[in-house]
Amino acid sequence: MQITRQTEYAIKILIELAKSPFGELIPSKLIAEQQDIPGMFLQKTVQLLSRAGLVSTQRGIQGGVRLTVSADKITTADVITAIEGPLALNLCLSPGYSCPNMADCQVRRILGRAQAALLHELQQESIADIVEGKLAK
Amino acid sequence: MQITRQTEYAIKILIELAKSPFGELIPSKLIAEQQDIPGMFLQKTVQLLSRAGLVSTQRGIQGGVRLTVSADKITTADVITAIEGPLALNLCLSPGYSCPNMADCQVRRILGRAQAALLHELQQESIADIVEGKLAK
DNA sequence: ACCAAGAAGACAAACTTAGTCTGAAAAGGA
DNA sequence: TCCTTTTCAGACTAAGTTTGTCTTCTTGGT
Ligand code: SF4
Ligand code: SF4
Repeated sequence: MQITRQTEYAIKILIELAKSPFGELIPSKLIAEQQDIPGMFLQKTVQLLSRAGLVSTQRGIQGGVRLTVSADKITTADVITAIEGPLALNLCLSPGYSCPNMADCQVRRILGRAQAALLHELQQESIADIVEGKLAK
Repeated sequence: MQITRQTEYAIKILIELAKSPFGELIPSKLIAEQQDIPGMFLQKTVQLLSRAGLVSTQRGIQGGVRLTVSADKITTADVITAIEGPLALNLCLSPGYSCPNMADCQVRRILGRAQAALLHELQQESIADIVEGKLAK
């Protein structure tokens, strides 16, 4: 019932990118230092974010990572989905899984409600909000 | 980001118990058959519920498991806590963990909010509600 | 050509989960 | 008392997941 270390890294990466002007290229090595993330692992994480379309990368000298979506459009839910796949509180709540009881299972329904509540909150929270510290409602 | 198989078993166990009159002893073997849970594993799960005070057990012939708390007082949150320990969406949100950044970490705060939302929903949902099918709000 | 990045994937160590096995202990009945 | 049924406890194992590392390749700029 936890997000993975990698997901937290991903959030931090996006935060770090959001601190610079939109679209600026930041070398991953620099992010690694700033946020204290193992270098190679960070790169893998960046790739996942890249495949999810949240960032794009540039190779070669002066290369790096940059946001492709403005920070206020990226929600915590998006990040979790990009790294861990669709949010699912139970097997049967993840797409493509099938359980014989699925149709009328009360357990599934109740977990589905909890998941919806969680998802709703996660979708409220953008990276920009985190950077700007808009937390106390 | 999922509940464990064991936690789902635990919910099912409590549902099964809640179907009978309050306080009735049900042998674990019967629960195992009804809910299709591996016998030995079910027993370990019952023990966790027992230690959490949600059920009590009786050994020997005619022994079994019984609720000690009425089903409408047991929430999904209680069950998860009993099996997995306190709900924590991230390391630093679980009691006893300390991270140097904890004091002013924005990531932590935002995850804390999400966790609170989830917890709130889970605390609304009782075992009795599940059994009686009070799901559509 | 050369160098500074990222891309890709194989690999591995550590941890977690799910489940089994074995033996002990309790409760009740013959 | 002895036997059966049931839970209790813990060691054990197999499989899967997480969190990395290592190596090699590709790309882009100078
Ligand atoms: S039994 Fe219900 S909760 Fe469990 S996996 Fe099947 S549908 Fe989901
Ligand atoms: S850095 Fe922030 S979110 Fe991550 S563990 Fe520390 S306090 Fe928690």
